[in-house]
Amino acid sequence: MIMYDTLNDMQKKAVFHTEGPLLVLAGAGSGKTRVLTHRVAYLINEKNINPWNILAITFTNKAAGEMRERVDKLVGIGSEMVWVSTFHSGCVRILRRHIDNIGYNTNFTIYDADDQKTLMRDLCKRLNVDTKMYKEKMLLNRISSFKDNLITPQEAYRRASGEFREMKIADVYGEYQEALRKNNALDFDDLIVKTIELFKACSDVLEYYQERFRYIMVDEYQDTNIAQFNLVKLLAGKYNNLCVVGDDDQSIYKFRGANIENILKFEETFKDAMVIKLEQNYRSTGNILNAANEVIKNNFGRKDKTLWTDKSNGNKIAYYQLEDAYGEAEMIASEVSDLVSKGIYKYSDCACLYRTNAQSRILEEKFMRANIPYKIVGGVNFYQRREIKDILAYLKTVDNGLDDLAVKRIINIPRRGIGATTIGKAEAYALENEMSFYQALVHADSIPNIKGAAAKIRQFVLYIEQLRDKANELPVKELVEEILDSTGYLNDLKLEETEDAETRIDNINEFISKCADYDESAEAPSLSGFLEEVALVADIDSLNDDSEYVVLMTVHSAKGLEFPKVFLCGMEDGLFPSYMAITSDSQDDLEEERRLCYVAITRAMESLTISCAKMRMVRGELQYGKVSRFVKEIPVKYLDVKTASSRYDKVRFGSIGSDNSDYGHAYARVQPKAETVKPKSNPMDVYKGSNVVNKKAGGPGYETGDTVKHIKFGKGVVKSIVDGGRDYEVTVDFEKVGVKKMFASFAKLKKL
DNA sequence: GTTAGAAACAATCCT
DNA sequence: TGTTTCTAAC
Repeated sequence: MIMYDTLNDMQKKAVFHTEGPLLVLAGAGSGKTRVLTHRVAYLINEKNINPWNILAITFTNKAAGEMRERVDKLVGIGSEMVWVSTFHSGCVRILRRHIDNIGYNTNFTIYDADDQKTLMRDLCKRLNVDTKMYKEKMLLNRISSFKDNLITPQEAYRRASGEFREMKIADVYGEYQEALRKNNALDFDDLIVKTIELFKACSDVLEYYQERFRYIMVDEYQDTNIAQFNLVKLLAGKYNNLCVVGDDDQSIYKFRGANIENILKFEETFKDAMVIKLEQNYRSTGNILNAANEVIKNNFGRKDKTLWTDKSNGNKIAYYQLEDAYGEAEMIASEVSDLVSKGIYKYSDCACLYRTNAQSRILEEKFMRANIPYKIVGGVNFYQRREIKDILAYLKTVDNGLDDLAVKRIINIPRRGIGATTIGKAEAYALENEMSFYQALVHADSIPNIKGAAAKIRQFVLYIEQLRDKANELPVKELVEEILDSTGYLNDLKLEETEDAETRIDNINEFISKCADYDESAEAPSLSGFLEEVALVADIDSLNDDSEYVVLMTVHSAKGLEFPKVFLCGMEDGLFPSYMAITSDSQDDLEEERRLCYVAITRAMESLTISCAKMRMVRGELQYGKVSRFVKEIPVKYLDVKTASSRYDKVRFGSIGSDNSDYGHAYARVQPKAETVKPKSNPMDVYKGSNVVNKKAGGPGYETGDTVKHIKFGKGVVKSIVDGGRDYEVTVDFEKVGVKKMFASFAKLKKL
């Protein structure tokens, strides 16, 4: 029993309560992972529960891996029998065994966002859906949210209740599902939905897993959607030993279907549920925690709780307002350098958090210049790069001939002289004869009007068949090398001799070593197994603790992590909280942003720096943001308002701020208004390299007082035009949106 | 059938 | 601003 003494009373209570439903409301940094792992250990060591009967579910592979590691340490022998996995990978594992019961083949492919989009595009073309009216992305979003809420195409159609647009969307949904089934493919949401469908269709399969998973634990429960909730409910249906751990204040995934009611109404759904609150925070110093509490208490409808700590107050939260995003990035880079050179922190102690991925670019630029090792999490996933997707498409074609998308992707890569026309004919033939695209290729000779292309197709089919033979004998790594070699893919890249090709080659080499890793570490390596692993990795999974770099990522990605030093940047209204949330008519959206801010602040253990910029380029338009309302919710007593030294605050754009009198609170105004500042003589500071903007000679084509039209903002009157050196800076008073400043060459204003 | 360059478009966040 | 899609010329 000794090892449980390190737990506090509430934690112990949660660990020892093993029978029946249990809700653990675990505030940020309150040791919930410790509770979960100790609970597993307690079940095994003290209650003699067979590890085989325990299931622990998380959301990311990284979290699952960490849990596994910690359980292994606590329990020792037998712990490997505990089933620890994410929702998605757990479902895949189940579906690979039983999905043939509901009309799929067990070697199904998993489609990522790109694949979905391609499929949808083809579908819309085939069905003559006007993609101006019904955008592919919109359709996919709607379908995804139907699935999150377990709404079938039939049900969606019923709910449309005669409304034309809704009926059309439901139609497309149905067709999309049919197309997936034909391709023997599942999208991400299907992994959950189809598992539920399987359980409902086959009671014996459900019973098997109910019997197996006598004790179920779910981490980050506030992130579950209705589908996941139902899945858990089904699994726990027999023994009812369900322990969920979560924090309603950290619910930040509404956009992907998370249903906060799952946690708020847990006690209603599961009668006689025990509820335990963990309110002692072990992570952050006092000032940081207090600031977080002050922010989150502005939300309504929370479960009542207040985090406390017995740590000292620590340092105040540093707060900077900079001129622009470049200044902000310079400030952060230079602070990091200082901290590291003084030996206060290591690079890996520091994280830089932001609201949107787009913000990473400037940070990256400044970090690179300052020679700071960094890693950006998120953005373009490794597995979404073109060259990697090409190789994967080959592997998928070899593995599952029914995956039309994969076949179409590579049929002409490298060039085999099989173009769009031929592909179209083969497609039509496949459709007519109800066969897969690949099967149509096999019957190339019967396809009408393709003339010479038939021979080329025959060659391609032959090549794929050869690869299939090899796939049975070769490990994945060698198969990949064979493909790269025999297609000449790698060679073609080498001949290019461009920088772009270099990075692609690097990526391919990295991919090859990932294949080798898989071949070595997997229990029973197979091509299907490899493709599955690849489909389910998230970017965050690749973070490892002992590498020496600063991590740059979105606040969403940072959930569940902690860092001694955190920089939280871009704290401006319109960015954080996002423009979407501010303009939304639902108060909920703003509350979700506030929870996100709470998550951000509570990532910091010892030191937090918050920053914002007065102006920022957003998609080529200069925007002026006020200090985030969330920053204003933090009482000044917790803040250390820094006056940015001039090195971060070069004035770059001529006279700025003349009519923007309100930049936020008084203490936020760290710089005198720059009305009188002359345009900087060296604008190359900002517009360097190829980013040179061409200013029109003689003037922008309109004058002060003219009425002009902007594509988005509509009509307005020109208030002033300032020659900013490289470009004209135009101030316009728009009828609808008020005064905006913009650069003439980006704004494309039309004189009326 | 392929390619480069122009035009159009884009509004978080992610397993 | 960066990225994707369209168009025209090879």
